[in-house]
Amino acid sequence: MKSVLLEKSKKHLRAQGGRMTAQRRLIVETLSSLDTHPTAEEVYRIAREKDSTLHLSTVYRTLRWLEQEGLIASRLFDDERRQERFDATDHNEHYHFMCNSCKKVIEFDTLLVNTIKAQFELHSGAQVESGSVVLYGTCADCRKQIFAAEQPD
Amino acid sequence: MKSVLLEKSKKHLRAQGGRMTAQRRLIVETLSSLDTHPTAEEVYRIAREKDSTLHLSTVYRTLRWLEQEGLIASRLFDDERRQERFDATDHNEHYHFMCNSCKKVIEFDTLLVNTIKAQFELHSGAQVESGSVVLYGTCADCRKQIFAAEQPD
DNA sequence: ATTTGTGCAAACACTTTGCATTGTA
DNA sequence: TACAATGCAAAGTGTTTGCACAAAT
Repeated sequence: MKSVLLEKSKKHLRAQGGRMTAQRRLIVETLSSLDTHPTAEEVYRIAREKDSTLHLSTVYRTLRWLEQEGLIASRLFDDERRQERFDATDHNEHYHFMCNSCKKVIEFDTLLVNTIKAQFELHSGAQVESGSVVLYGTCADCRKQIFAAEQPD
Repeated sequence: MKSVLLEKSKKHLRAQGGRMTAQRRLIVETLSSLDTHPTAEEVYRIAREKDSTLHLSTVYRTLRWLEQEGLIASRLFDDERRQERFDATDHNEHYHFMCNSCKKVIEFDTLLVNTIKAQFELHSGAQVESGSVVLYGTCADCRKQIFAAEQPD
């Protein structure tokens, strides 16, 4: 159960005279044990099962630090205006689908975004540095459930 | 200075027994006079020049109503976590570029998003209902300025 | 005359911050 | 031992809501 994120965090901490505390370890391990895109609250709730003295502000501070270090990313989805989700994925640019019904986030990749960027640059004279794509809809699982619920017997 | 949005608003109000108040008219006119994607605060600030008794909560209520009616859309951009921007554009799905330096929002269109959607659907079994694309970078104007600043004389 | 909409102030939800204390290096 | 990090509580920020009053139909 060794985590790439944990190792990277240690390295970054060492490089800047930071300290690897029990809380940071717990938060990082919790985050990398989840393959979802959890909110700070979700990380907090799960981590607290192992250390009930952990405080939400520590979770925020740690997530924010990880973000600044470029080790995780934070994202907002349209239907959750207030609440950020944290993305521990270590591969670089990728895109997201969010299920309107179960709120699951699925990552995907496509080369077409590069084409979109190039087209826009050509058109506008702008220089594009990054891009975000979020698709919304109903995931396969939820479609199945909905279908099952619609069938009489 | 007649506004399509105002006409539509009137129609929707009529259809549901709502009332066209001075405030609603002012907010709608302010919004459609701007070709930017203003925040609620920006709408409020500008509208208040014409009616200093207008209250921010009324602006929110009106914007929210317009959104529910499908007459405007609200969006969040990555670098403005908390604050929504409102988009009075009346053509349907379109995409955005935001300049990292002047925060200007430029709309654009592309057919490639449909391909991305179709690819993802095929792949995942999900059904995609909508999609958002936001590119970030430096707009043509800002690039020019930066270039000029870099030249010696 | 109704009954919707507004101003206002207070509540909300998520996130951040200040400070005394704890714990790592 | 020094000083970074935590717990806690309080503040902050953008947005929403309840209610008494005002105004549109």
